[in-house]
Amino acid sequence: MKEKESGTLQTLDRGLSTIELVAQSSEGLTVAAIAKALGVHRAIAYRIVSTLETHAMVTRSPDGRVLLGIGIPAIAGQFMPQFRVLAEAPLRKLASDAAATAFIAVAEGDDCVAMQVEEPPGHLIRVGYRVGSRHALSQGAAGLAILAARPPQRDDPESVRQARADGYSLTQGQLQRGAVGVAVALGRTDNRAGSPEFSIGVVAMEDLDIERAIRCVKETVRCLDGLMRRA
Amino acid sequence: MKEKESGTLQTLDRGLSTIELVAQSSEGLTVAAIAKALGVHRAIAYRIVSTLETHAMVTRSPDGRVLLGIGIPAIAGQFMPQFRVLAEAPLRKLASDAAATAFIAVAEGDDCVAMQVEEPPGHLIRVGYRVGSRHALSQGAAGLAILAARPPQRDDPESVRQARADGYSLTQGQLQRGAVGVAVALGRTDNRAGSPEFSIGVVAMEDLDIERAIRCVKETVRCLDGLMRRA
DNA sequence: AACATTATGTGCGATAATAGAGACAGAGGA
DNA sequence: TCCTCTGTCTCTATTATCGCACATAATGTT
Repeated sequence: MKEKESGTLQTLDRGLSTIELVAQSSEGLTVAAIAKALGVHRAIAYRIVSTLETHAMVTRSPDGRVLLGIGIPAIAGQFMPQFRVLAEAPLRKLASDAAATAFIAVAEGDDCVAMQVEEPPGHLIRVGYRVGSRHALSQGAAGLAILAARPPQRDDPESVRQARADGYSLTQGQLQRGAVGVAVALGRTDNRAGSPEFSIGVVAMEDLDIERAIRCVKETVRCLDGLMRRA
Repeated sequence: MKEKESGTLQTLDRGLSTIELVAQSSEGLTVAAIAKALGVHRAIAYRIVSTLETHAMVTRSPDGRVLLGIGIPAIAGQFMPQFRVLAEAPLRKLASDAAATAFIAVAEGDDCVAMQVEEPPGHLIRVGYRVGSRHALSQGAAGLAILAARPPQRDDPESVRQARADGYSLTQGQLQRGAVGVAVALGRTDNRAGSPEFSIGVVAMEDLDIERAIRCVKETVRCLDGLMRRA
């Protein structure tokens, strides 16, 4: 049946599974449905839901269905700052290795926002990329990488198709004259709706060693994916 | 000690507390610190963290500290759609009671975005408010209500101070000529960084019964707060 | 309307999972 | 070197969990 991993707690495991189940349902689940999905007795599901409720991880709609609670976004709001901490070292390494300004960008609506930037040491002239700056997803390597990571659309522009085929996006002068950008999307393929879409990459002047940069960026993606995965 | 609520699961409770602890820490916690905070043996904390890890609720940084994992935002992405479901009925009631277009708006950066709109039944002429439309937080009742709910700032404009003092925001013609808007912020005072900021309100033509609208909006806020709370 | 049927929520013992403690090996740090 | 901290393992008493059964509410059917 279930290969129960050693050293894990059954009750907590079920509780977390419940949160995931509720999250995946679009309109909430009844307690009975949760019990069935978990393969446990209804009474157990009630206790699980009660406990989740006291932590505001779920709420119950007036008709009894279980929905995600306000505690979820409250916790999620802290994810980004912590992700920064985790990403700082690899990003700094990337900047150093590729000798270029390294960044992590995140999709926000139809925009692409620079979330974190590390500049390479020892270069007096460097390409700036301000944290918080936004531009259209369809412009610049960072946004293209994110678009390319999404499932193919009928009306994808050539630049997105290209990036998808290559496994990286490469733009020259799209956001700034004389700047070259390389980026790769970060994150899993199981892109359930709503999970944030990141890309990671570098920008530099035209003297960027592109081959090397691509290698470095991909390496960093592997590294960060590994840090997040560890499942 | 702790008033242990009956019908809740200790193990799950501790696991959720652990998530909250980790979320509140800015740079992650060691397992030992978690154990101490929970008042349990280290071995227990390890088991809890292991279980959370298998669900990607937390990750471990290379130096061993526990950070929020990628599973958190993945789940959080589903919060908004579910919140809509929950809010639909009260919002519809608000539109009907106040005889005006009711909305829920959410802060996104410095913008205010209309998240959900319900129009009153039986009115041929009504003020439209498109879902997804954005404007500055500082403009319009919806945004002002959110700003007023934040801790007071030195440079708050008069409109924000006014709204904070009144307990609601009221604007006339700010976003559209001849339109009147009333809004109240939704949500708790314990506004831990990162939790989304909502406001709820109505817009109508100048013939709006403002007193009545304020009452209806506040009533709806109480209703929704109750739906989310249930802690 | 009265009934049948299904769903929801809550006590109560038997059982099995967890708590808790101690011990141990390895990795750094002082 | 010693000391501290981490991560893992084993073991048993405890107690929290499980599943059953009952009470209640909501629904649908004749």
